[in-house]
Amino acid sequence: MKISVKVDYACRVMAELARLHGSGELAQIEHLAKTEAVPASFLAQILGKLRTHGLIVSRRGNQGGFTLARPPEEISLYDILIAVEGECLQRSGNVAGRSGRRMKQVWDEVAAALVQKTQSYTL
Amino acid sequence: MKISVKVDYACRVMAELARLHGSGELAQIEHLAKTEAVPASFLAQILGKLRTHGLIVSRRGNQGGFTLARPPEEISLYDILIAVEGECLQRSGNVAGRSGRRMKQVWDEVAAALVQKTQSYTL
DNA sequence: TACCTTCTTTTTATATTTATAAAATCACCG
DNA sequence: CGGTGATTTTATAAATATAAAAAGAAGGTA
Repeated sequence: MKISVKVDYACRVMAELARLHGSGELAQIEHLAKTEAVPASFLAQILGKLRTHGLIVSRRGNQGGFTLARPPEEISLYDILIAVEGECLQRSGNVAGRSGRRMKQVWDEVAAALVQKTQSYTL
Repeated sequence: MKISVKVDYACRVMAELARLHGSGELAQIEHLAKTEAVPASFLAQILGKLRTHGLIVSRRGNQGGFTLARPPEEISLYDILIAVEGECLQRSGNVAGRSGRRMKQVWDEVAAALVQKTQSYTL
């Protein structure tokens, strides 16, 4: 039950993209890596996820780069979490044992609370 | 950001101990492992943590075993989480980059919400 | 005391995930 | 075309999670 640095990186980079949003300029990996202190090669993979999930758009070639796909207010912490990790709070799915079923129920409720909280934060 | 099976195991076993609580009987590892479908050897380690954190008490020798250290209503999901994982929602502590500091702040708030939620569940 | 039961601690092993790096490839623009 | 920068793929080191087993300590019993 911990926050991976990958997610943290993703959020930081998205925050930087939000800051740049509106200027019309595209941000390049190199720039993002530097201003948010993220390894560039790792960042390439993270940006890939954000892109395939429709949070950012990219353009290749000269003067290429990344920018948000929608206004910052429409992108939540939850969206980033889902894009990078697939789920907000994932459990093993194991419901064996006498209390297995009940515990799954509890975890689902905790997860729901977390979803709500993360959705309330926007870029 | 996921729930380890270790924590899930711990909760299930604690639930079983809560069920047995009041009868005055001690539960043995073998019994707990079977009724909650947890590997016995792994369980030994988990019970060790729960014990050193004062959530359960044990007795060795013939007719030995484990029982809750306090009434079930006084043991929360949060207590179990702390005993087994050390923290509820841990982040890397890395606050580098332009948005690092702000993100830490956000994570702290999310963590606080999670603490509150997990404390509301009791055995 | 000898012995058996059950917890306790430590060690070891393996599998999976995480974090990172590098290289090859592909697409766009001038 | 040629160069720039995104995209994909592959590799790998390190950390973590999970599991098993063995040696050790404590308590009860005959």
